[in-house]
Formats: sequence, structure tokens, C-alpha cells
Amino acid sequence: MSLKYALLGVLSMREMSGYDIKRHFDRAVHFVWNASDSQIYRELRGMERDKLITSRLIQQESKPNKRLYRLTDAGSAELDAWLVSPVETPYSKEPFLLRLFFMERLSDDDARKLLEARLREVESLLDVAAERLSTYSDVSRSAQPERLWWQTRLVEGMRRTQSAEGAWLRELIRDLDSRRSARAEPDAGSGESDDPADTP
Amino acid sequence: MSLKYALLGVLSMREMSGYDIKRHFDRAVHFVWNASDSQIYRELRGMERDKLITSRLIQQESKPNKRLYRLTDAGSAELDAWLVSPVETPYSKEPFLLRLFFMERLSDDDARKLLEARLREVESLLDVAAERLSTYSDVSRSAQPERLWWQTRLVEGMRRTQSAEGAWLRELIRDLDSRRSARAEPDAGSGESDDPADTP
DNA sequence: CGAGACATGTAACCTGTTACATGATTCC
DNA sequence: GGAATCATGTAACAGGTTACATGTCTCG
Repeated sequence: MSLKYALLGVLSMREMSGYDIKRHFDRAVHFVWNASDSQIYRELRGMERDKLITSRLIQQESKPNKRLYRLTDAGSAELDAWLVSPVETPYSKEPFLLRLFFMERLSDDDARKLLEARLREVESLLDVAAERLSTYSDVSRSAQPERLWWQTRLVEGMRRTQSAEGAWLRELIRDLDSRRSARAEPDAGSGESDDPADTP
Repeated sequence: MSLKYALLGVLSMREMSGYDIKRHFDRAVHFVWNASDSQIYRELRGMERDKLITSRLIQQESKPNKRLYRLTDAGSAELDAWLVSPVETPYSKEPFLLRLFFMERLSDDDARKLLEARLREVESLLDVAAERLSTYSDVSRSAQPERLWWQTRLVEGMRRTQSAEGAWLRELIRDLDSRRSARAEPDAGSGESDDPADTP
């Protein structure tokens, strides 16, 4: 249901076509939200039907015609109402964490490879965040000062949590290695039993 | 597509009914994955059709009958293949972060309320994680030592990233307050312009 | 007597992904 | 000549949510 609000949000900045929105998503909004172009076009039509946005057709020569959307008053009100509505419980569906949960099935070697791959992903996200922050600070220096305050803070927050994940992954890899050494020792019994980890 | 693997994962631990799985999800797997009961039942039937699991019907008196599922060899192989498959790019759709992106539309007062609500959510998740860790350490002390190694590490990782988010939120609230004071000052022009933050 | 555990499902709907279709212009 | 940009869509499918239906037993 949030794509709707993402669209209201970007349209609150300026009038845009579906294509413009997709580009803006890919560039600026990408790390907090994204959607395929077909989904964007479909949603825009639905929102126009619901009177949250209106559109006007722009005739162009040497380029395909396009349809520019902007917020109606109802759309603007809907966006503001959403912004102050109660926060959702942040319960994530992270495929990587799900894997970790069942990682005991894997050899330490395979597990290590996976952790390293994830670490590389996290580090590349950190690079993207750093890039974004430097773009923001350029903009703020040159033109308006107060603008992009929230965007800057947001990216800074993502940098921090990604950083924490990276540190955790590095420790985990290290501990996995030392466990691997300790594993050359005897093997105590590992019996069958009902899972006591099931307790809430 | 990951629900399938979550189901294969829990069934790899022991034979379970749809109902058992739902309960196990709510308790132990909850913070990495969850699903509604109707989705679980539907998916189980599909997986049985695909020969990843088999089931047997258990007649019960004084309780409804139930259907217990367990992995086939094919299911077990599918799970292992998934566990070592390339990691997905962790690009998140976090409604809260999306809100932050458009927060300039809100008064500082409203924004502050939102940040505080999120902080409370994060803190309650930290409590859940702490609880989970103490359960795990009880189990490890009493019975098998090596068991739950990955689960423990996983929860520890979530604790860390949640912690980082909490720290960031607290700073953000503090800075918002000091910005609020500085706002009692004059107001420089904020004109219309094409968005330079659009640069990739 | 009502609430909650146990147990499984159907139906409708919304959201998201992928593949395909079209076609001019511009840049290398 | 081929790729990228501009521009909008359809169709089919997969994944996920919500509401509803059914019925027994147990515990407070």
C-alpha cells in the first residue's frame, strides 16, 4: 500500500510523468523504495480514478507524447494524513537472515562464503550512501541551506545501521574461523529432543 | 518466493502440521519471517504437489484431525541449494524511511512525535531480542553446547543494528530540538528550481 | 458462559514481477 | 548499424493480506 504514498510524495515536489517518476525513483528514492515501471503506470491510473491526482496530456514532436500528473487537494491531504499516522511495527522479511537461521545445515566453509558475499553487498551499499551524502552536501553548500535536511539524516541513519551490520559480519566470520579450529576436537553426543528453543 | 524455503527450513527440524508451523513462526522465526495461516496452508499443498514434502493424516479424538508434513529428499536438496545460492541485494522497502524522505512537509513538532514513536518500537524490539538471547543461553547451558550457535549470532546481529538505529534516532531528536530553537531566526528565500538532488 | 487453544481451509483482493509490444530520436 | 533515451502500456502470474467458515475441548 506504500507505493501510493511514495507516488504522492514525489508528485508533491513537482508535476511529473510516469517516466519521470521511475527515473527519480531509480536515482534518489531508490534505497528506501522502488517499483517497476508497469507498476507505477498502473498505480497512477488508479490514483487518478480515485481523484488523488489529475493529469494533462503533453503533445510532443520528436518525442512520444506524455502525461503529466500532479496532486489534487485530496491527494495532498492523503499524503499528510499518512505522514502522521501511527508507525508500523518494523518486522522485516530479510531473506538473508532467514538463511542464517538454518545455517547449521551448511559446512562452515559454505557458511563463510555466504557471510563474505553479504559483507561485500553491505560494503557496496555503504559506498552508495557515501556518494549520496556528498551529492547532498554539494547541493546544500551551493544553494539553499535547510533543504535536504531530512534526506541527509536518512542516509546518515542507513549508513550507521549498515555499518553496524558490517562490523557484526566481520566478527562473525572471525569467530567462525576460530570455531573451525576448535572443531578438530572430539564430538560429544547430539541427540534427538523436542525443541526447547520454541519457548516464546 | 522465500516462504517456501522458510517452510522447508522448519520442516527440516522436525515433522510438523500447518498449525505447528504457524506457532513456530510466531515464536521463534517471527523476527526474520512470518506468514498468515492461510498462506502457510496454501503453500504446503503446493509444495506437496511439487513433491518437496509428503504428509500423513493423523486421526485425533477430542481434537481436530491434523496433517503432518515432512521433507522428501528432493525438498531437502532444494533447501540446501537455496542456502548456498547467491545472496540477494538487500534493498529494503521500509515504510518508515519512506516517510522520513518526505518529512519536510511536516511541522517539527509532528516529526518529533513520529521519531519518538519509532524509537519506542525499536526499543521494544531490543527487549524481544534480549529475551530471545536469554532463552538461547539457558538452552545451551543445560543441554547441547553447539546448538543454536547461528540463531544466537543472528539475534545478536539484529540487536546491534537495532541499537545503531536507536542511537541515530536519539541524536536526530536532539538535533531536531536544537534546530527548532535556531528557527526562531529570520527566513532566507526558498525559491522554485529544478531539483539538483536528482543527480545519481 | 465466554475465551482461547487446536486445526484446516476458501474466496476475494491487492501488490509486485516479468515478459512483451511499439516506435521515434540521438549518440557513438 | 546498434544501443540508449524517451514514453506508455497489456497480460499473465506469483506472492501476500484479510475476511469468513467450521467445530470441539478445556479452563477460568
